[in-house]
Amino acid sequence: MNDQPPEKNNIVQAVDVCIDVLLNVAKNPDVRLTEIAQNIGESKPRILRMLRTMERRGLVRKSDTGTYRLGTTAIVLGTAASTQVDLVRIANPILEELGQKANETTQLRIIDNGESLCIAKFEPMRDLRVQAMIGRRRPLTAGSYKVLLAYLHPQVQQQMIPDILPKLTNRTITDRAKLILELEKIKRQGFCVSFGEVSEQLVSVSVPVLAFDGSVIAAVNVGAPAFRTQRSDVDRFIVLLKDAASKISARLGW
Amino acid sequence: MNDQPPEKNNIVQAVDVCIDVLLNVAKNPDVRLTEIAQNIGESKPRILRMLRTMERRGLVRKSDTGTYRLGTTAIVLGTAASTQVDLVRIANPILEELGQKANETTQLRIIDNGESLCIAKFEPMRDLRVQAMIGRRRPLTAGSYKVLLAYLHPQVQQQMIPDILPKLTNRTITDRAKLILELEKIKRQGFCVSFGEVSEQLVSVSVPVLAFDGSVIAAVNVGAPAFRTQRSDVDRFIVLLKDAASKISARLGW
DNA sequence: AGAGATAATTACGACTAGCGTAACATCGAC
DNA sequence: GTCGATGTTACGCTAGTCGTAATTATCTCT
Repeated sequence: MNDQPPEKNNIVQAVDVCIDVLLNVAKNPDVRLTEIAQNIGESKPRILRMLRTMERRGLVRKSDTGTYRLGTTAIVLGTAASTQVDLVRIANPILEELGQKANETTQLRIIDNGESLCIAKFEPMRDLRVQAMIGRRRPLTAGSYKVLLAYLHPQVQQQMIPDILPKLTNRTITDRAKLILELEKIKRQGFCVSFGEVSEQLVSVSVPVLAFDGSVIAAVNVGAPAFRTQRSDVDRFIVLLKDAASKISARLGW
Repeated sequence: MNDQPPEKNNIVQAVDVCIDVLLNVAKNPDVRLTEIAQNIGESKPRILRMLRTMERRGLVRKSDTGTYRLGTTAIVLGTAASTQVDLVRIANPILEELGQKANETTQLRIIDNGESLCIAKFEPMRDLRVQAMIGRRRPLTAGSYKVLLAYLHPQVQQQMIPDILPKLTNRTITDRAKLILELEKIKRQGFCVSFGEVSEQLVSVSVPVLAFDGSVIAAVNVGAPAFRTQRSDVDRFIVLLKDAASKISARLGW
C-alpha cells in the first residue's frame, strides 16, 4: 500500500503496519481479518495481534460477526486533533461563514501523499448540495484542486504530476503540457475554476491559502451544482474565497 | 498509566505503547519528547522512534519548536469513526434534537476504563451554557453519571466503585453505603438528578440507554446552570431524556 | 556572548518481542 | 454431513527493536 524505495530504518515497523491497519479499517468499515491482511500484504496472525491490541484500547471494535470498525477511542483522538491542528481549528468557522454566504458546500484541502485530502468542510442547509467528506482524497491534477499544485516549485510540481493523468470526466485535462500551462495561468490569476472536471455536473472554485513565503498551505474550495451556477456566481465565489483564504492566512500568523 | 496485573501476552507491546503516546499527545497538546517519555515511563529513544513513525503517517505533527500535536490523519480517523460507531452516529441527531428542546447542553456518555467518557455532545446557541467536550472523563460515582453504574450486576458494580470516592464538591456522595442506596433508587426511578455533585453551580440529569437485555449501553445527559433550572425544568428534562434514550435504543435495533 | 544544564538525537550490541509456519478450531454453505 | 474458508493457537527462530551511553543541539542564566 505504501513503500517506494526500501525506505530507511528509523521507524518502528510494527507501529507502521498498525497504522496501515487503522487506515484500512477507516476506509473499509466492517472489514474482516483476512481482508485486512491481504489488503496490506501481511500475515493474518500478525494483523490479528495488532487488532487485538487496538481493540483493548478501544481504537477498533470487533462486531459479534467478526468484522472490525473503528472504536470510540478513535473518535476521542479525532476530536482532540481537530482542536490541535491549527489550520483546521482556524479554518472551520471561516469555512462555515464562507459556506453560509455562498450557500454552497465548502472544503479545506491539503496536499497529502501526492493527493488532495479534505480535512475540513461545511455543508449548507439546503435540499440539494454537493456532499463533502473529511478524509476523501482526490487527484491533484483534476478539478480546482490544481491550485495546490500551481504554487509549488517546478521541480516538486513535476514529481507530483503522475505520468498518466487520471481522466475523471471528459473535461479532465489529460495532457501534461496543457496542465502545466493551466497551472501557470492559475498562479497568475490566483484562483482556479473547474467546470465538471471531477464530476460532470459540478462546478468547483478554489483559492490557495498561502504562507508568508508564498508557499501553499491549503486550498479553500466552493463546490456547487452546475445547473444553478452562473458566471456571476463564480465571480462572487472567487471574491468570497479570496477573503476567506486571506483570513485563514492572517489567523495562522501571517 | 494503565496496567493492573502483569497482563497476559497476546498483544503487540510496541503498538500498545504507541497508543499510550497518542493518547498522551491528545491530552497534552504541545508536549515534548522527554515529557511523553516520563509520562508513560518509557525511554526517550523508544518514544522518539514511535513519534517519528507516526509523524510520517500524519498521525502526529512536530512543531518547529519540537513539541508534538495530533495531526491530520487523526482527524480523518476520528471523522470516519464517528460514522462507524453506531451508537454515536445514531445518537448525534437525537442529542441535537434533545438539546434544542431543552435549550441546554446534552451529552452521551459510556463506561470506559472505570470512568464515564463523553463520546458525543450538543451545545445550544446560547451565551451561557455548560461546556461539554468529547473525550472528557469523569468519575462514575459522582453526578448523574451514576446511572451508568446503577444497572450493572452488583458484582461488577462493586469492582467499579473505588475504595475512596472522589469528592468533587461538598455535595458529592463519599459514603459507599449511601452510594449503593442511591444506585438502587436510580434503578427504581429510571433517572438520576445531580445538584452540584460534580460542579457547584451545575444541575445534571441523566437517563440510561438500555439494551434489550436491560444492560446499560450509555447515558444521555442534560447539563444546565443551577440558577436558571427549576424543579419543573428538571421534570421536563427527564421526560425529554427518556424519550431520547428510548429512541436511541430503538434505532440501535431494540 | 560563553559556560553550564537540559533536551534531542545517533550508534550499536544484546536480547527478547514478535514474526511466520503450520497445525488446529470454528464457521458457513451447499 | 462434508468441504472450503476464516479465525485462532502454538512455538521455535530471527531480525526488529530496545536501552545504554556517547554526541550533538538547544536553551538558560549570568
